[in-house]
Amino acid sequence: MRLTTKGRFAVTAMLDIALYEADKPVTLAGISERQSISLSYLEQLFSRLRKQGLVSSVRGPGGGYRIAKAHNEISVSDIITAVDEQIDATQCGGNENCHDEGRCMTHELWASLNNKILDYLSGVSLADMVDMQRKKGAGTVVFSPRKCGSEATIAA
Amino acid sequence: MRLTTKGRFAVTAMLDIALYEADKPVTLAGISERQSISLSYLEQLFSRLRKQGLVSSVRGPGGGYRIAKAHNEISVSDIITAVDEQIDATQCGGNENCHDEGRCMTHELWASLNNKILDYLSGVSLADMVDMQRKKGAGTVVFSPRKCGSEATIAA
DNA sequence: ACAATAATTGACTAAAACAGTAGGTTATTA
DNA sequence: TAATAACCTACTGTTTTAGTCAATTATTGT
Repeated sequence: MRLTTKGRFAVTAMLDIALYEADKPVTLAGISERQSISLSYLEQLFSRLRKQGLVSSVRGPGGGYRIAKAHNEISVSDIITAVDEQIDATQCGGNENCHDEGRCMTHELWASLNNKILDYLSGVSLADMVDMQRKKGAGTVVFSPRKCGSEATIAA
Repeated sequence: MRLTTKGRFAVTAMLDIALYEADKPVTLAGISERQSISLSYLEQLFSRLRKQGLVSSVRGPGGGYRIAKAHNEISVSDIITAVDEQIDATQCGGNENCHDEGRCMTHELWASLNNKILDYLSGVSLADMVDMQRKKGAGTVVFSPRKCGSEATIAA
């Protein structure tokens, strides 16, 4: 799997919908304003999220996006893998040094790390995040995805 | 923290030294050949590794690099943070939405994930990796860092 | 019917990071 | 003194990131 700010944006946007959708669906323009994410960039992200069945869309005035599943059935890893497609395909492709019996030894390290990350992120659901936010938010829902927290890019 | 193929290369190279150093230090040219990593690229990586005190160098003929500490005192996360400098500095810098009381809520998610990753990687030492490799290697030490295993890039 | 709204699509772009090259300088040894 | 090998700086091509821009399609209220 693969996670950058793209994934963070997607998670933040999904959380925004989960918090703000009630009677009406949530517009990308609204998310864009609240979360300071470019509208066009959101459009790209939601194209993927919709194709993966994580959100449903309603066109026209009063339209917008809704979360398509129960909040506890969508994990953070679902969201991330939806927007950050794996180019994972090249499993030791074209490399004669890494075959069945002689697997590169770092292989196991990274594979193992990858599982750890997946385990963690698939254990956190949208419902969990909504709960967390509601509990501490106390009225003021303030979060922004950019330049917040330590940057990291892990390849495993 | 931040981990890409650069980090993988560094870990692989360090492991190569750990496996091959005996009486003489290990040359970058040797690592380059065995692990198919560009010599100049290795030079860049080892400049960092040396400055962080993970390896010591010997110049001139018969020279090369040695691991500067006990193998069980160097963790994978040490190696990775040595070569992949954090641009982490901008902790919510210049963003009025993310302050002390109103920390962005995804913040905690990513911070938490980051800790999970760090925990894991700091728990694996160079000695562990040498052991693993010696046990299964059975004579043929074959590993290569590139195109081996699933690609992933995680930012937390 | 018509204008406003909002999703949907596709192509294009500046900046950064990644991975690597090239060419040189300095210290050490045989 | 010649070979070795670390050390250093600058440059380069490719990919990814994080957008922008412009157009189209569907829906709703008037």
